[in-house]
Amino acid sequence: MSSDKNKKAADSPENGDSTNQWFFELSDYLKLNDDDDDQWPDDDNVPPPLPEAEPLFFPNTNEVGDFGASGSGSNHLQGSSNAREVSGSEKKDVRERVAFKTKSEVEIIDDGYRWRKYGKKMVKNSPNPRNYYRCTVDGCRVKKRVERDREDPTYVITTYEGNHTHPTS
DNA sequence: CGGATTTGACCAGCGC
DNA sequence: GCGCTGGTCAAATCCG
Repeated sequence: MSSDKNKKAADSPENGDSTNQWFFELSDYLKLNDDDDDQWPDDDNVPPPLPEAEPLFFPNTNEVGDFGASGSGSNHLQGSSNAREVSGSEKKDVRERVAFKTKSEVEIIDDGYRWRKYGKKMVKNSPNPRNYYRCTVDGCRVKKRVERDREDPTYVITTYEGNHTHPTS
């Protein structure tokens, strides 16, 4: 129990560079995106996932596809981009949804933005709770969902919903 | 003092 | 029609 709290000391993204290299890669990628291209373009364009990551499709039913089954060691980090699809013909709220699977011991991944936790829920498909974060910037309605992998607690699945309309600052 | 975090309760949508 | 799950909001609390 005592060590449980100590682990928090290393919840800094920059700290986990020795073990969480994949995680670090994600952070680096986000930072590059912000520094090289100010930020994600308009909502018309979806932030391209990792160049090496393959956009996976979310079955939209429950599990995250082959995320957990891909524990072969080849794909450490994967991203999924999927806009809200409506069975009808038109969609009003075409909020882009991007999901990333990162290997990290902590769920607090610093991507350059400030997030405020606004809810926690226990999902049935996962023995771990799901955390809901929201951008603290006024005017930015970007939401983030963070949950641990069901079969690989060492993996964290982060789902971004929406696009930031402001610099990381 | 301000901001962030926490937990619980409420609501909405969907399935059966 | 009822039950269940997921998602969001609000109030209270704690930390810096």
